[in-house]
Amino acid sequence: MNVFDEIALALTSAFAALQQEGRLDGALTPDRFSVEPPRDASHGDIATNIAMVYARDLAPGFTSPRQFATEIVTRLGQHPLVAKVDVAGPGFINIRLQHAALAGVLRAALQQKSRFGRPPAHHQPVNVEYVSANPTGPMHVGHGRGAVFGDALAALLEFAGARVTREFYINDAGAQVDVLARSAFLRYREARGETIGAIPEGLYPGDYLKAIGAQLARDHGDALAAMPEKQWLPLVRQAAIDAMMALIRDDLAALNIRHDVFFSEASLTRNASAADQVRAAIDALQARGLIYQGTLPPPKGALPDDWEDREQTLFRSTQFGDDVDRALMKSDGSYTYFASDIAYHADKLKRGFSTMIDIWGADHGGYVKRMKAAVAALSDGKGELDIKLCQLVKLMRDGEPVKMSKRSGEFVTLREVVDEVGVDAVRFMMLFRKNDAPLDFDLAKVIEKSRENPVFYVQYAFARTQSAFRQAAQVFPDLNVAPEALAASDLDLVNHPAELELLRIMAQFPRLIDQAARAHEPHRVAFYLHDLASALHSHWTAGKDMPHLRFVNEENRQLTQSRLALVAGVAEILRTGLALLGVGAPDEMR
RNA sequence: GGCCCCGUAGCUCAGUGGAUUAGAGCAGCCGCCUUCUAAGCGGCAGGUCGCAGGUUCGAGCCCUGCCGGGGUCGCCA
Repeated sequence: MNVFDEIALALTSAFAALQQEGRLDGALTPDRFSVEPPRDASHGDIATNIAMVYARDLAPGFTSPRQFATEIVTRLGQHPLVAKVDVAGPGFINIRLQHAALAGVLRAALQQKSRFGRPPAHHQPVNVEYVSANPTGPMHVGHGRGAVFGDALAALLEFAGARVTREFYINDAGAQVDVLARSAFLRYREARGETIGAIPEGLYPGDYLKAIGAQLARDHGDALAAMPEKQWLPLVRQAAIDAMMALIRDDLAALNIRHDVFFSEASLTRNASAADQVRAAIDALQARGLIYQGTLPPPKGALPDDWEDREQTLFRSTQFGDDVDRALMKSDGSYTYFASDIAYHADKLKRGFSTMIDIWGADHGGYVKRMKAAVAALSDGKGELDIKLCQLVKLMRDGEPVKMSKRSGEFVTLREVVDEVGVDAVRFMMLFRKNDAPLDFDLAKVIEKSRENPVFYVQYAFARTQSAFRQAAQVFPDLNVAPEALAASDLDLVNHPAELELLRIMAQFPRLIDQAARAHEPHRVAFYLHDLASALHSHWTAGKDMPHLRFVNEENRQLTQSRLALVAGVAEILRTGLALLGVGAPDEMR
């Protein structure tokens, strides 16, 4: 039950009535107005700007937004959810809901439980691609942010009714996995007793490759050492990639993240049984006249050392808003990463995903335009690709930056952070910031048990709701607190201003879900939960000063049950919201 | 130099279908524990929403330019 949608519906029919009466341009569609909680609570529960938005489209002699608003108000006054309607300011319509409307929200929350807030399912297929790290080492904290963001976004979209596929693109085709293979080979020699000394510049120095070296030594004995590189490289490469992917999956599992599809970049060309999909994608663009042989102007900044003016295979991405056309073939004749990525997205389109979301690190921002251009070209403008960039994570401890050096191979891994502070803290903090804003992650702060730590603050609110039930069980051992019984209790008794405030915030949950899902912004859920938790804490403390406000009233069994209904409703939303973020809702914090 | 992101209270940040008096936390000051977890709550103070124009009846939000910070800049991924 979304009261905002209900009111919007009523406004739409008022709008249509005015059109029928010829007082409003009949060609208009009522899709530009807003129905939202007013900034100032004294303005009521819901405000709309409909009269102001359409004021200029009124029939002659009927032109003032306020006058228009008055017309709508008379029609809205009859609506069963509406208690009071006012015209304010330049033509705002402020609506106060019937108590029964708010009670209805609570009842719906109790009845629908974990489904409360869900819009009607639309079953649109959506592909969310996230993580997509090079399989060359353990995940670091920056990867973790993209991983958590993607996972929460996928859950949010699923909740909002989409059919979501969670996808991981394995970058197992470029030069970097060859470097990985050479690094692993070195560890193999080491494992067989050779002294390898310092890891040469350009190879991965991390200790995590020692295990692979040892495994290779066990599996192949001396055989690899006797081969020329050309022969051992593919063997070692595949073994190393498999081991790295196992490592990465493990890191993800530690964060409760799972993917439906792991898509190998190499499979686009190396899969012997399939045709070369990259070639096919380029051909598809060729058929649209979007491929040509040409030269590009040199880049504006510092010229690369090995720059040479060269004719190459280019995609006309500029026809779709990119700044320059983009190369698809390297000078050695192999495909560029971009070419593979075009084929990959062509594959997603072929699998029926007209809506795609890619989660990338902010350092790939320069790549966005060309990828969108490619999808527009491949789908003839029908495919929709949204690319969310996650900014850097700066690890802190008590306000001091944690030193990290990737070059030496000694960097703080995602796994280390998860092991230190726990899944809930990592996930919540990663989501308690807009994705395109940099994030300071303080290892000390996120495990603090204080209001300064939002993870704790929200979980504590949930724990308090459960505490109220434990308390109630002491006082009224036989009180029926099943959701159905609570939904059937007398909700008119939930009428104190502080209680109504909680109901109003609850009523906003369905709208919040809708907007967060549309905007692809799971952080809104985290902030909403913080607000709801705040209202709960506030009301809870009020019960300390004014015992008659407590949820559990020893002298009034019926009142207690009604108030427990409120508590249960809040708890239900907290639980649902936390679940969307992948964060636990503990019954107690002790 | 081009492109992208960011610039809101002393600090860290919310605020996208433009709108009625711009919000929260921290830090500062003043308060609240014999009773549902004070691991919490209330109050005070604090802002030319980077600057300048523009569109609009109305701009933190849209457009242009500038300033400041970050990212990125044929074949890396």
